[in-house]
Amino acid sequence: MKSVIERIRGMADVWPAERTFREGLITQLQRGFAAHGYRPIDTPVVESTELFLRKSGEERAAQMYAFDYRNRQIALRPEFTASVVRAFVAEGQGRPLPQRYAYCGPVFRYEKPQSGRSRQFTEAGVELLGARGPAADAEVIHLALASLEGLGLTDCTLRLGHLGVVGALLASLSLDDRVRDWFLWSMEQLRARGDDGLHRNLRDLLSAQQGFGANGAAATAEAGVAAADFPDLDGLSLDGLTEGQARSTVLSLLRGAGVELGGSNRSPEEIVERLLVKLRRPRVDFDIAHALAFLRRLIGLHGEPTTVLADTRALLADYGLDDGPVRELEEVLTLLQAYGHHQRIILDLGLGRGLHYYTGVLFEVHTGEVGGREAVIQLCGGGRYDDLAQILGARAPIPACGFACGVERIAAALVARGALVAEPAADLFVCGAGQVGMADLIAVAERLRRAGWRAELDLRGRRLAANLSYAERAGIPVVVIFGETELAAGEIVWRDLATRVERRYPLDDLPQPNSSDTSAER
RNA sequence: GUGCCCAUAGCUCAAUUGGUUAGAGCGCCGGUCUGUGGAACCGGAGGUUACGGGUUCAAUUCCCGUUGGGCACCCCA
Repeated sequence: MKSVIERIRGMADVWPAERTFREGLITQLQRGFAAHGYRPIDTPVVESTELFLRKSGEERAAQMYAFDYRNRQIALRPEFTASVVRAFVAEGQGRPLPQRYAYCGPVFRYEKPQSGRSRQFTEAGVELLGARGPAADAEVIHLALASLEGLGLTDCTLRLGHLGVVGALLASLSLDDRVRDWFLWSMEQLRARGDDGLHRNLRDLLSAQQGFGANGAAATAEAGVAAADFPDLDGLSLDGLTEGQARSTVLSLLRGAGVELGGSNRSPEEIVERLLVKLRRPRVDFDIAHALAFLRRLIGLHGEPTTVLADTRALLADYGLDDGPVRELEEVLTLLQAYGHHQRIILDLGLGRGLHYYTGVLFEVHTGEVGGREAVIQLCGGGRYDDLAQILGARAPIPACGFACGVERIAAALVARGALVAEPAADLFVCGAGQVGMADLIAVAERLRRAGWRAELDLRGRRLAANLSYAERAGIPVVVIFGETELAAGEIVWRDLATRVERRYPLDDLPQPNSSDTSAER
């Protein structure tokens, strides 16, 4: 035997039992989507790499299956949202709003495989284009929760956040729109690693940039900019940097934040120029310190909704900011109650979700208790992305939100809760006995199939005993025997393997699926 | 991207601490049994010991690399 060709790392073969189980699961999800007016859409598995770079986080960009093919930059889709919005921009802009789309299919992310994570997995989800406000957000969140509930996953936890809080602050600081992304990213860093993590990250950036410029005349000057000279982020300043250093510092920060500089109609040089002008204004140091202090408080706001809402309102009041996001969250919570949801809900204003296209309400759904001992798996994620359509070329702003869930993870959660994954088997096994030709057997099998049965035909010409044994082991409940006697009489023998009862039926009057005189009903 | 564990027949595991031709159970296929299945008995197929190097008279066994699998971190569905 030749050496075996191995499966590509992170990819999975899905065997019939699992495959059938998933199919049922997906059908049920799609039925729920359809019940709310979401119609199925398919988009290509491959897209222009740029589609996913325009507004994705650094993390996402790094884990993309992207390659050059005949001078084109191609990527396997890492998600559906950008593709659906691209399709909408291309052909859907004339249609009545809102547009509701549902999708399901494989996506690809180059991550390290482990339990609940492979490099190809199946996302099912919806996008709601052209509707803003809590009612739209609540509909999408409801769909996520109801989908899981309908499948029997009732012990989920909803984690709900809102990027508008940090957005309100940033707007008040009159910083460039593009700096916003860097702060959102900082929020994630702060939340994940605390101040230390953020400082370390900044030092990494600065020292990496030192190595970068080490070949020019500026290298000696840069040697003075040791990482240790930036002990505190609040002291971030461009003072004492040469023009070139300042320029590359800003570039590094932006790139670190995953900001795509090529996606605008301004050149990277122009963008950096504008940023430098703003950063050099005397207020800027103060603004950044201000913003980071705000962020530190913000990421502390997570937990039980009523408490967190009050605390958030207080924070906004302290900074003289509008409490619009809090009112939205309140309304969303009210509407979720109207939908009849009673899942555990945690508000988390520090939620950032890596993807940089979110703009408002955003959420995740996890199994089990968050913070409890049980391993918590994220099943769904989504939120509001009001800017994406225009970033992808829509001629008007299109408010939008959506969510996606991981089919494999849901299946695993169901199995962990005792769901049965049954081996799919045919209803009938058709075999001969004695001297009966294959043509006659085929005729019988085809008659049974036309009657609605899933019938498997004996192709090995085995002994009857061997065939009975095979059907038994394959999980086929009934064996139809067509031998010389039956050929002469124009009937079949219908043998129920479980009860060992045999009945005879004329070929002209075969049993129907779901009729009460057979024991092999579906 | 970082760290840890693992790899012998389809499956579960052996192989006397480096020593003949790598074995067993289960499973699969066939026969005993040319029209009746969960049994028994008999036989058969199936391995470049994941792959590639190295050490050695000799490697499944020791070392390195690669690939694949598992787990945690990071991040996410």
